[in-house]
Amino acid sequence: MFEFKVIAECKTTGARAGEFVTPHGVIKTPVFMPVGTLATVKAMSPAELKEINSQIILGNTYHLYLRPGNEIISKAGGLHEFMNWDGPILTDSGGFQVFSLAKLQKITDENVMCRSHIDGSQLIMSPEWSMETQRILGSDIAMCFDQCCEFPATHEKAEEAVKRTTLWAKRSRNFFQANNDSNKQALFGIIQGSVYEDLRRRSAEEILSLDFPGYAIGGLSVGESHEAMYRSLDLLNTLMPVNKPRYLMGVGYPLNIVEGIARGVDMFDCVLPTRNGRNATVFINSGRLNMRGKTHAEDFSPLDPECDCYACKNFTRAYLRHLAITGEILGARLFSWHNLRFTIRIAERAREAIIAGTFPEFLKEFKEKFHDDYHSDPE
RNA sequence: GGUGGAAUGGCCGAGUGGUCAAUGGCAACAGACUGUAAAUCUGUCGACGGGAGUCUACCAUGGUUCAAAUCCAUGUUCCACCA
Repeated sequence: MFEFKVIAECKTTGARAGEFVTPHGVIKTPVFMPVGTLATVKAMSPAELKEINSQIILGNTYHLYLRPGNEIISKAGGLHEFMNWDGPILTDSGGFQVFSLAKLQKITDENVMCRSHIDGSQLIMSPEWSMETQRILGSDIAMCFDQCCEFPATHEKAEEAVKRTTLWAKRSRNFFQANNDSNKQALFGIIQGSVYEDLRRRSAEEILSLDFPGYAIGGLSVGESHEAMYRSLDLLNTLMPVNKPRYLMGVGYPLNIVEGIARGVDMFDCVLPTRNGRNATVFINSGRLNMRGKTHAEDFSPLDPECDCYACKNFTRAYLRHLAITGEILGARLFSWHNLRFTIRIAERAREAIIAGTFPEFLKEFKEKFHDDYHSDPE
């Protein structure tokens, strides 16, 4: 179980195609994993997720701990049963919430004293708490409880997060080994270090020494420039073991995905496709479109003629724009549907190209076609 | 026919002598969104001008006043109640 096999490698970039064996199926990489924080990929049913070839989805430890809570998940027979998803699930540890809900808490090496964002009640998050909750969730892949630091962060702050992440990784692993079933669940380590090369090296060294079945890159896509992100990925590509899956956490912007794949990343997850979908922004091969825009009011062509999704095959831009303007639920659904399919297909196309030996061409073409000035700040 | 009330920017609706080109909300338009406190948030929103500013504006006309969306008169339209 949890064997990772590289089946093809690009000769000129770091891209690789692989297979990762989990209890709920084999994941073909590179892969994009839709985020389903609260036991649902917002606006999408499990059947629809299958239809667009979602191989694996995410759930969130912190959010599911608060609602519905461990007891109900446990009675349901785990997260798979509860939400009726029979494919692989990866659960985030709650580490990201230490970052995104930072105002609500006090962090020490021991734990995170936190207030629920829902009712303000006190709760304590720790590596042990996270492992226990993820055990109950029964995800295929659990993540170490880490500390993601904000950007920009001073070297001192970033170093503190690296130290704490290593400390917590050891505690996560120890608790996991003692209590969780490593045949049913894999625990991935997370490398931090912000945009500092020395800290990335140090974090990688410390986390890799703990020998996890897979490794994640955390602390990126938090506001740093794309160049800074790529520099970190270039470095980590030289440090991370070849025979273990590499997961770039929180990345889903199309160009970041293809550039990430080119730097040896196998797994991605992001809320961008669904969140932007709900807010009527879509990604297509030629770039990014705000579908609320008046320019689409009388455009009776498909959203993306090259896309095979339900929205693109059945509706016009004019109609989709109308749904966006009127705030109809179907609009949120169709845009999410399209964005997820588009993003998943990026990984699929990359994989095909890697296997065919044409990844460099694919990368070049994708970048030439995709026009957007998102995060184009020179640094 | 009588009595009372109301008319404000695309719509709804505050404002009852100067700080009002006029609060809010909606609509419209534009922007943001990267391990989800997000079907959310931000900006613009009379015209012209880069701006200082200028002009046109709170039903109409006339008036009071240094000054009127705000006060007075008349008219018009609408609403309510009584005949």
